[in-house]
Amino acid sequence: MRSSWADSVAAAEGAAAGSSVNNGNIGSSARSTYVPPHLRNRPPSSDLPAPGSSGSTSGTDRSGYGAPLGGSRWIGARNDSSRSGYGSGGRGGGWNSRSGSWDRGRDREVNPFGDDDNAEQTIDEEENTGINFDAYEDIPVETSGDNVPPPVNTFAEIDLGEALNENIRRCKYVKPTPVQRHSIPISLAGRDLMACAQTGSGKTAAFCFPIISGIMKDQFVQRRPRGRLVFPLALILSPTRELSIQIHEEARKFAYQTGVKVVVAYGGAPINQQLRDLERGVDILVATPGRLVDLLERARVSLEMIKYLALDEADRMLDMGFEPQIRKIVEQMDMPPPGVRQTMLFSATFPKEIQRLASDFLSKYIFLAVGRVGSSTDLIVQRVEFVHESDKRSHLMDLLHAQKANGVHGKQSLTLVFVETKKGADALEHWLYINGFPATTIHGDRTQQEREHALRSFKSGNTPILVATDVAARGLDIPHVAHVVNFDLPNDIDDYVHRIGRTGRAGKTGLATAFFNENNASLARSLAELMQESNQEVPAWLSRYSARSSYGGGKNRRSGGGRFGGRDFRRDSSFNRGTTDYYSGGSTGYGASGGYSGGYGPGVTSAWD
DNA sequence: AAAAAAT
Repeated sequence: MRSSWADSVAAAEGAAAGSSVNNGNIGSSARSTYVPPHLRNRPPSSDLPAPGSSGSTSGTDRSGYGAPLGGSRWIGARNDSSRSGYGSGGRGGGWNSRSGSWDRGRDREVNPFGDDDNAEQTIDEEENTGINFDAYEDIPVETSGDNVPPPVNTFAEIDLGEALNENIRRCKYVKPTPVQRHSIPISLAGRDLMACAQTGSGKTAAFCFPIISGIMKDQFVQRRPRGRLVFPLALILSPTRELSIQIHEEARKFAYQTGVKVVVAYGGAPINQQLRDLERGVDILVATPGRLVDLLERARVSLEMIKYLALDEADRMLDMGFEPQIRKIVEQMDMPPPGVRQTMLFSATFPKEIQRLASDFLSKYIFLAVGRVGSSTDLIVQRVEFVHESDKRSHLMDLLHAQKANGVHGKQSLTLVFVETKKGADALEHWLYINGFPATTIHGDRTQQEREHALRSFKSGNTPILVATDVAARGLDIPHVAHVVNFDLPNDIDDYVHRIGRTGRAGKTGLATAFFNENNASLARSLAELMQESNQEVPAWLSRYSARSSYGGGKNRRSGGGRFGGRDFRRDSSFNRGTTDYYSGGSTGYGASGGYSGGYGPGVTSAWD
């Protein structure tokens, strides 16, 4: 259902009871002023530039029933002085029709870049040089599925729209990362996607760009709220609150001045502000599962109009702890089914069993794997040291002292210490603190306020040591983490991959040290393999350990023997024997149809095997 | 066994 401009105005008037109708729907001159009905469907008058092409009367085009724009498919962002001179100039004007007038009472959009007008140059100049692309040359890529759209080499090749291009420029993204080069064309083509790409390689943008551009381009008219029930067009789920916050912050930058509204909802924080944010209008909802379920049950959010579903850290979202909640959200509420909506799953790791679960959510999807085994491999120097349980603290102390002595030039370098338990985190933090190391901690027993404060304090270098449980293992992008210490190793090699991925991001180098002892025997083999694949020096004692502890591949063995970070489970006979022809199409690089034909079955090496 | 995620 599409709502007309008039409907929107009426709704706003009703709800806002005579208050002003805010916003650029009417052109900037009308912002925050009441517009009499007889003037409402007029094209904006004086202060908007002439539309880029003839005949486009963006004022009336907006008015409803999704009439295509006369001139450009792109509804330009609000004309704004800060956009001067970039690209082909602001054509169009005004907002696209999704941002209906029930979006009332919001002041001018806050600039998420914090660089009002032309202060850009001075911000973070030397440290925000963006991604080190040389680090990503010659990265192995595997795609499979029907008719995979070819990758692109530049953002310019992709029709993302002017406003988004401007934001990409402001983010100082010069060219797409490998995962972006491949996944964005796939998503823009409307295809479902399961993507496996290294930590720190730009996955957030990879799913945000197509969503934002799609919402702008396709002119979905957002459904007007029914009472206080709102209808987002895109849903992005993530496994931790802090990750949702981070995705929201990034997405807001990408969506700046596009008219696409991004709202975040997560637990542990007062729900009222989140409800107010939702009432102001939402196109993209970023959420953690629990709070979203709450919102759905309160009938404050409907998934009926969802066009895009993205799961970040998708394998985590579908593991034992989360799967029921995710199924509820995706399958048992009012979300459109696969094939109607577009679904994108992203993670650095993707175990085959989880791929099988995930395939329930997808329709004729493309599998994409970029890079090796999750980690940024060569960029992270991995060390493993044999440390008895009782020696861990003093050993950590030695590391920290050495680091201090080495003297870090420039920005304070940060150390992230992973432990197994929440209590252990508190205990270690306290111990570090009384020993003169400024540390803080983040884990699930702390209040949300404490968690966010800890993260800020760490990021700012105020507390350069952060002791964390796995709540911080995935997705968090913390610049200047020079060292990740696995004080307690995780039980699962994939968790190790995510943890060490907190360093060595965006093409920068990092160090990861693990304390290994007899309690970690079950991890020995997969750890040794992972390190070998990443060209790391594997200590002889670890190799001996792994030889000893291996009887045929336990739970931690990567199926297929590890190596390359992801393989499409549809190509693995043990996962689809005799059943559905999951993998029926052609594939890039693998030619023939039908399973893993062409000699690329398990055990056969290819360039990146 | 642990961690995370709603109140």
